[in-house]
Amino acid sequence: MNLKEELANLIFPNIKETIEDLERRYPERNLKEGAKVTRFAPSPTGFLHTGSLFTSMIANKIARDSGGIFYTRLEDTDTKREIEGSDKLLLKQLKEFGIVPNEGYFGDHEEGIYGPYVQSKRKEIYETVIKELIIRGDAYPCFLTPEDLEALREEQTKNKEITGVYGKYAKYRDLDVETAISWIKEGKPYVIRFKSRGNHENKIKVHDEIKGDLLLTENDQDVVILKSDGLPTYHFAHVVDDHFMHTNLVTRGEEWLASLPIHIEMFRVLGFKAPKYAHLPVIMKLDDGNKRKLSKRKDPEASVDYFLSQGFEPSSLLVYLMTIANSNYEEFIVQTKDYDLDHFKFSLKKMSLDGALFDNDKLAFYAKEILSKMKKEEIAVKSYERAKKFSPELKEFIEEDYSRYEEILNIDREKKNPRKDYAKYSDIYPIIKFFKHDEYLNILKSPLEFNENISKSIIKDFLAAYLGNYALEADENVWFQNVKEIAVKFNFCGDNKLYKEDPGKWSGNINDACEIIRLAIVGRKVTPNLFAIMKILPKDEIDFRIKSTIDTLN
RNA sequence: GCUCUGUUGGAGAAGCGGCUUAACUCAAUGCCCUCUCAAGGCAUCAUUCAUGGGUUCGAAUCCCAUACAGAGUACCA
Repeated sequence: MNLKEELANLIFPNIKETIEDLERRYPERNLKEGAKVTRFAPSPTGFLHTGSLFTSMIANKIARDSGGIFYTRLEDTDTKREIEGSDKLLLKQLKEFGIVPNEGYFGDHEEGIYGPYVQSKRKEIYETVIKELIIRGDAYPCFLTPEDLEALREEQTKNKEITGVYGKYAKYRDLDVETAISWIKEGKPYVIRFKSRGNHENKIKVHDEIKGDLLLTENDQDVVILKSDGLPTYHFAHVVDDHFMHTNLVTRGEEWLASLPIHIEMFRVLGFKAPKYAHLPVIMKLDDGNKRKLSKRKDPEASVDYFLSQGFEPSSLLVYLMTIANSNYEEFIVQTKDYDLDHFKFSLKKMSLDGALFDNDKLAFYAKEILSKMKKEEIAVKSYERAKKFSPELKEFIEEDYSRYEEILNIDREKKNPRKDYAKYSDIYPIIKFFKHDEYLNILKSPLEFNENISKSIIKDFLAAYLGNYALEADENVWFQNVKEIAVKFNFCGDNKLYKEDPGKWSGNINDACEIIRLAIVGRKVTPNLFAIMKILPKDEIDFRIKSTIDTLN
């Protein structure tokens, strides 16, 4: 046994397998030509970030479109930042957006033969690879302390050099193995670093599926691959996991682009075939005139939880995100009126190179668009489900009379250009609550804002004449003619053009007459179609409301 | 500081050497329609593609410099 083997055995006494064994354990996936294997690999450090949703939506889409696999992997190697329970939450929220992996970590269980899909459970796999790397001389124990590193950085900064552990600064890379062995036996703390053969004077050509051919600086840093807590760093875990899980397209945030040379070098040294990469732009936000990454601390939109609790239909966020991902998706929508993401052909090549500003207005536009296109049955069910969790008042309202609720939602819905009152489910109740008797009583507590140019007595008499005489049996036209006939008796003008010629001649125009009825029945000046509302309200309720209004005028 | 990567209207962007008087979408504004609102229809909104040079008969498109922005620079991911 040579010294390097001795060192490797000292560090990993329990590891008996080799990389070759692992290759046999995790054979090539049997997929059709062109099938993409993608993944979403979150860290359990909080709720789902909007950027993560964006990334996973794309990864999922690519895998599905190509007949491949989309899987999830938990990257829980940072025990300090880990937040209890966030792993389950992440997967649950992903599911609410209809993103369900084909295999991997599901929050409560794992599926698939390439597991474990939780990094903390893959220790022996990393150790197996590192052990071999040590034997080959491509990795070594490093005894630099945090203080040493600090001092080194300071010196390098002072000398305007590139900071880090590389070249002559990689103090322990060529330490003789015997010394290393004895130090480890003494219990000296250490990490394992990858021994880079690169030179930062060299440029390497890399290809990114979005950004195209790129010239990056070759890596020469001896990065840490195994931390002193025995867990791997991201860089190493990425290389090992994506290799043995046979990811062939890595989709990740742009912030990883800078470390791509490290990954490429590791894949090469290990003799693994590197996957393709797509570094996705990061969603930004304007702050004081400067663009910056959406921040969970500063921006509510950074958390997917915000959209869910606000009551956005999950698919509408997805549609919006897809318009950022591929702006030609908007043209697709205009042409097809089809909001089903499955029908759209996504292309990495069409992605923008830099991060888009999150646009709440545009989200609202698509959100309204999508809710307005839903069948009344669907929006009723979905809003009811949400109300059960977030809105006790709406829940109660719905349960009073479910079919009435559907009818209310259906006002001006079943036509080519439906109303767009709601951007989110939480917009529903405030708009429709006036249907409730008690809510109407509430509204009446403050005076109704009748047009001050019309005398109270005219309003009162007009309402009294209208009371009980609604003409709701036939269509809207008949209803309106009826309103007009009665209004004309009180000197309201039935013809707007005529009214405009000399407003002084009239009590008001027909709009004013309608406003009086609207205020009496709904209590607001702005409502959906009055005829439709009156059709839904019981006749005695309408009677009650008109009488009550007349009473307030006395 | 250093290393990368970007920069087309208020926002998302198309365009990738002549077909561009810069598409399309959101926002904004105005008009029309109209019982209010929403929706819808119509129209307006970049003489110019960060700036300055260059190449070319011709540049948003190619080259160079500058400016600005973003990312990375951890025993975090």
